[in-house]
Amino acid sequence: MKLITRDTDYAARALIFMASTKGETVTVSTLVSKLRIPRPFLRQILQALNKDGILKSYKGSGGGFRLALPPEKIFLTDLMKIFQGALKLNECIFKKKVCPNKNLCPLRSKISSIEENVISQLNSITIASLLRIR
Amino acid sequence: MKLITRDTDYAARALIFMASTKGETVTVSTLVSKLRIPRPFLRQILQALNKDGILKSYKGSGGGFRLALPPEKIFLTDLMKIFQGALKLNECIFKKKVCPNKNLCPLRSKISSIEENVISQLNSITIASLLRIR
DNA sequence: AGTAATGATACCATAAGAGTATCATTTGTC
DNA sequence: GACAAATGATACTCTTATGGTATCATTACT
Repeated sequence: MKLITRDTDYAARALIFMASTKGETVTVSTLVSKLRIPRPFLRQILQALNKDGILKSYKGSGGGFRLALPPEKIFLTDLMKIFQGALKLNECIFKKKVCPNKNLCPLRSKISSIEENVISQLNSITIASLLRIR
Repeated sequence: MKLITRDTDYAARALIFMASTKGETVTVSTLVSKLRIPRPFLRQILQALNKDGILKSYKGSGGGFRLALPPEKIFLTDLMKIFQGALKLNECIFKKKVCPNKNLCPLRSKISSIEENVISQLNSITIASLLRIR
């Protein structure tokens, strides 16, 4: 029952760190030593964030990564979308066929309401908000 | 991001059905034909519910399964515990070692609060409550 | 030219999820 | 007692997702 996966988690930590250094360019090496995240995995993650426009990357000597957005505009749900896809707690189990147990599925409505709740709570989390708590 | 797994789901459906027939003994065959759940999988599930005291089983010809508890006393979270283990949305990623990023983990407190919320909503769901909606 | 960085990709290992298959045991019925 | 109808126990399989590793290509500063 994993709400956030490792890559989302690592992404969040990296972004929190980068937000805390106020816009400086940071290399993977720095992040690895500060955050103790496996280097090749972290690289993949940062590249994905770059592709998605959350980070800007600079190649070559002296290069690295930098936030492309202010921390208030980076939502945890953005990261979750990138690494985990759209947030759905449970899809109906019979997708294609119309669920043959529809009238036995009051579960669905309950789950949906929980889901909405979780989403609305998640939507209040930004990198900036995580930084403040720190 | 699965809140409930297939076995929990199937278990709930089976129990809802059994609750609706008011205490009659029901065979796997009946459940299979009514609920369209793969037979061997359903058998495993019912056996687990039996072991856990949620169902009573009767072997031999004329046997089957029957609720061991009133539907108001069977909680969705009971099923989740059986099939999915204790409800935790996210464990801290570094379990043994004390998390070396503790001060970078404001995420945890947010997640915990979401988790509590989900649990309290789930705790209100019983087989009886699901039956009523139907 | 050399070196320090990221970009793109392909690969791999483990575990969990979702079942399947089979043999053993119990119990009612003829 | 034999047979059939049920569950009990258990071992196996298939697929996908997770959490990585490894490598070669490219860019850019000095």
